[in-house]
Amino acid sequence: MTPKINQRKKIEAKNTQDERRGRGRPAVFDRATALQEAMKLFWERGYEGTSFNDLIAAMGISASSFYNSFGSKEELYCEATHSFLEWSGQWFFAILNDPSIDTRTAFARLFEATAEEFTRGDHPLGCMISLAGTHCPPGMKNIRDMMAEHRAFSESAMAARIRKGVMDGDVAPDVDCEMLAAYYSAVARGLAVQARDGAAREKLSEIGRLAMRAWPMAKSDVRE
Amino acid sequence: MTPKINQRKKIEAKNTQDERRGRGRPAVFDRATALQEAMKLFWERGYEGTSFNDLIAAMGISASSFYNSFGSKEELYCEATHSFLEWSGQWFFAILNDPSIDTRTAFARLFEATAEEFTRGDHPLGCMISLAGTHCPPGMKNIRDMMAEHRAFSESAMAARIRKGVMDGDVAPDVDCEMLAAYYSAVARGLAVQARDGAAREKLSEIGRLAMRAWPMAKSDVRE
DNA sequence: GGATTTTTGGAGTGATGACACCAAAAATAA
DNA sequence: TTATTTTTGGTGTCATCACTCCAAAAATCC
Repeated sequence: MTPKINQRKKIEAKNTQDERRGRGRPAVFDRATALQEAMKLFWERGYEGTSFNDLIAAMGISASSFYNSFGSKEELYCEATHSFLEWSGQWFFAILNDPSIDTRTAFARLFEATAEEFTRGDHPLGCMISLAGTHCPPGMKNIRDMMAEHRAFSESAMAARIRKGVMDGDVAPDVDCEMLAAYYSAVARGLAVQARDGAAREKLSEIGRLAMRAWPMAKSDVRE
Repeated sequence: MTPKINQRKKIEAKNTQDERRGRGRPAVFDRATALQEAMKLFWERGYEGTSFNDLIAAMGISASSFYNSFGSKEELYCEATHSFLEWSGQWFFAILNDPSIDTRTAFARLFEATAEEFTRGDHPLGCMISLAGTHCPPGMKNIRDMMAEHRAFSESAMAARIRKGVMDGDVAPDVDCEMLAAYYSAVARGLAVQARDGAAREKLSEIGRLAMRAWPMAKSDVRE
């Protein structure tokens, strides 16, 4: 957990792959692919549940390559997390910020997409962030905090979208945007648990549809 | 993980405390209290995150007492889980089966109680079941399955309550009871994540209130 | 008090975890 | 080719984990 010596050396070695100094043997394995494999393992088993040996086996590299390229298990976990976020953020923000749909539709589509993404066969079920770090010993507080921050980030992105809806006029002005975002965030976490427990895609979709029934009446709906 | 010999001996020793044979030294520590302490630790840190040494320290017993009284870490976890369920099942089923309130009110009160129970100071935040065993290595599949079963159980209890509501006439007859239960189950899991991340009691309450807005129109509401 | 039965402290076990290090191999620039 | 730089396999290390065992202590019943 606590790096001792050679910290400088590791960092240098790690950066080397990006900014090669023109000499020396280049990497034999594909760093991005190895990272993807590590991500899937962490996603499936969590941080604690994934051992060093599991990782290097799945990544197809040796212990020293691991050490040279990724620094430590914890650093790799951070990288894998960011890799996941970059990937899931694509569909998440594409839908959330789609200018061609109103706020309510955006959230409805978000849950449709969530149901699909949480039950795909080409990667573990559910979400890598939603349930991570919720149980952890005192020594792993930094990981717990990191994951809580990621969760808070997506919740605040939802809140921002709802606030935009209020400005655009497609969300009632008296709506508590943060609270509505908290609610939909909670539903999304719940979907992650359901997915983990093997719920079918259609079940997740329907839960999302039910969750949308809590959407506040728009000003126009009230008037008409 | 795999007990080898002396299995018989352990079981006998374990039962001894309940059905004493009239001779020999009785237990020095309070088994129920020790179990409570173990429960809180598991609840806070999860199965993997709680070490043998953490356990015996918190329980105030020696390794051999642990071994004699509880068999193994896994058996203790099962016991702690059942202890939790017995305890949380009290308020859960008291509200769910309260004959003096209709179905919708029962669920609303369930979320009120959930918000309160998930944010109490005298035990860890959230729920011991909701998020447990969602990440685990292959060797812990039995624990994963056990927790998934517990989650499915509470979901089916909710479904049964809604079905009763349909029979009683306070829930619209065309409601998909299992799906509605799945939705509220998901919300409850989401509340557990929010609680873990430090959400205030009032925030959880409000999320529950929002979730109740998805409740299906009763027949009478539609008619009038 | 003595015999019996169980608990307890304390030391030990094999397995696994997460690194850490080094000498040899490999690939590039010159 | 040679010098240089980096990767890699293999081995070692230290801690922790979940148990395991045994002899001594303690509390009961007769």
